[in-house]
Amino acid sequence: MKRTLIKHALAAVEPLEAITVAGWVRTRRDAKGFSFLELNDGSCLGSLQAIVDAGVPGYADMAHCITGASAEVSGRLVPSPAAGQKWELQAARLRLLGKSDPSYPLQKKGHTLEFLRTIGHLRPRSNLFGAIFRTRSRLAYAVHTFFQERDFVYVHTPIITTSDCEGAGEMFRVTTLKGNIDDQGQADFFGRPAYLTVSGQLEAETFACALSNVYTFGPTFRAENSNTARHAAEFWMIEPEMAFCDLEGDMDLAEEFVKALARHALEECAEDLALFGKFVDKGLHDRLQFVVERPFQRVSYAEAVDILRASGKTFEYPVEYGLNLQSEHERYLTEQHFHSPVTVFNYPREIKPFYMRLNDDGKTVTAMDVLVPGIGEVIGGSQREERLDALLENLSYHKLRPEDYWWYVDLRKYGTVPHAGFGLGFERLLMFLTGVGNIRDVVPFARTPGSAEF
RNA sequence: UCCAGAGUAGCUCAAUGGUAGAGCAGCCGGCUGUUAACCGGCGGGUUAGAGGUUCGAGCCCUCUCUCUGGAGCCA
Repeated sequence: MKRTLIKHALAAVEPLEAITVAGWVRTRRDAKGFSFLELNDGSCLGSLQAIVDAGVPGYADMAHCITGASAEVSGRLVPSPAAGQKWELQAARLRLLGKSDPSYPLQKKGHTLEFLRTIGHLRPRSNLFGAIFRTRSRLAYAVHTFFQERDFVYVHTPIITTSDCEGAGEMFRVTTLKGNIDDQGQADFFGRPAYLTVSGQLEAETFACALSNVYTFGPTFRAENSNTARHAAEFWMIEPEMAFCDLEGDMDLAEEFVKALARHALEECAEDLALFGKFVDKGLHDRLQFVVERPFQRVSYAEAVDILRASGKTFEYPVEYGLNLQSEHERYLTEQHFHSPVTVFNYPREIKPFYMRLNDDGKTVTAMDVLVPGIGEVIGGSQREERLDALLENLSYHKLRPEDYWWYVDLRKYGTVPHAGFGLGFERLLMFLTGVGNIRDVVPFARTPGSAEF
C-alpha cells in the first residue's frame, strides 16, 4: 500500500477508506482496550492521532511504541469525535518499524535550544527544528524562483579558489601537503596555495559581463574566530550580479528581494511561522507584514552619521565620519530611529574594499548595506569599479598587486560595463524571517570555532 | 580573540560551608475518548575536570574545558 504523508492526511476534505501512514511516535496514551498513538513524519508541523484497538494485528507491539519509535499504521481516516484534531486514523493494522531505546533524549516537554544543539542528529524531530528546516527549504526554493523569474542565470562559482575577495575575511587553506605548508606552495595540489571561497563575487562578475544578470547561491567559508549568535564558519550566501546596473538599481533589487522572501514566508510557511510567532518571537508576523508593505529607508553614510550625532544617545564607540558604523549604531538606526529596514549607502573609501566604484566626490564609494531590526547587517553590496584606470588606482590604494587580479582587471579592458551586485547571508535572512536568534539553529549542522560535530 | 555569566540525575531546576532533592522522562501497577493526560510505586549522581583552603566543600580560592549573552571581524 502506498504511504500517505501526514501532511496530506491532515488536509483531507473527506474521510478516506484505506490509507497507510508512517512516522515517529510523538506520544502514546493508553485507554481501556485501545491506545492513542500520535505519529509525526515531518511533512508538516502537526501529528496524526491513530486509534489502535487492542484487537488489531500488531497491537502486541504497542508496548514498544514509546516516544521516538518508528511505526506504520493503516486504517480509515475519520472525523475525530474529540476536540484537538479534525481527523484521526482508525487503525486496522499497526506495524512497529523500529523500537526506541528508553534513553531517547527528546521528551514531550520543551527543551532548551542549547540542549537540542548537543543532539543535532535528533533535533530535526522536534517541532521547532522541523519547522525551521521546512522553512529553510521553502525559502531556498523561493530564492531561485525570485531570480529565475527575473531572467537571472544561476552560476556555480568555485568552492575552491585561489583568489581572495579582499575584505571578506580569513580563508581556510585547502591543501594535500603535510608538514610546514607555507614553505611549499608550488608543490601543492593546484600548484599554488588554494582556499575555500569567502565569496563568489569576483567570478560572478565575469559571468555578469557575459550573461548580463547572474546569481550564485552556495556554501561560503570564513575562518574568522567569531563567536557570536550570527556568525558561522560555513554558511550559504546569495550573490546577484547585474551588468548595466548602478547603485540605485542594486538597492532596488536588494529591497525587492528581501520583501519577496518575507512575502513568501508569510504566504507559504504560515503554519511553521505561527509556531515561531508563538514560541520564538511574538512580534514576528507583524514585523514581516511591515517589511512587505513599507518601503525601506535609504540614507547615505554621511546622513546616518548626522542622525546618530543628533540622536543625543551616548554610544560606546565614537560616531565620526570615516569610522565604520558599529553594531550599536546600526541597531539604533534600524530599531530605534527608523523602526524599519534601512539601506545605508556611499561609505568612505578607506573603510571599503578595492572593487567598489569611486564616487565623483573622490571620497566615498558606492557601497550599500541593508540593516534589519534584530539582526543588523543582512546585505552588503556595491556598484563595482568598471573604469580600468580607477580600478588600478584603487588596487594600489589598497596595496594589492594587479597581477593577482589579472582576469578581474581584464573585464575592464574588454568591453567594460557598469555593473553592481550584493551578497546576502542566507542564514541571517532565515533568522530575520523566523525570529530564531542564533545562527546555529537555522543551520542543519553548524560549523563554528571549536565545533564541527555531526 | 576580549568582557560578563553559567555548568548538580536523561531533561528543567532546588539545596546558610554540615546526611545531595523535586518535577518531568524511564520502568512496574492502576484509571480514563485521551491529547504537555491523571494516580501510586521503583530505579537513577565522580555536583564539568584537576588542584587547593577547611574538622568538613555542590557552595570559598586557582587553573583547564564547555556553554550562554555582549563586543570585535563580517554575511
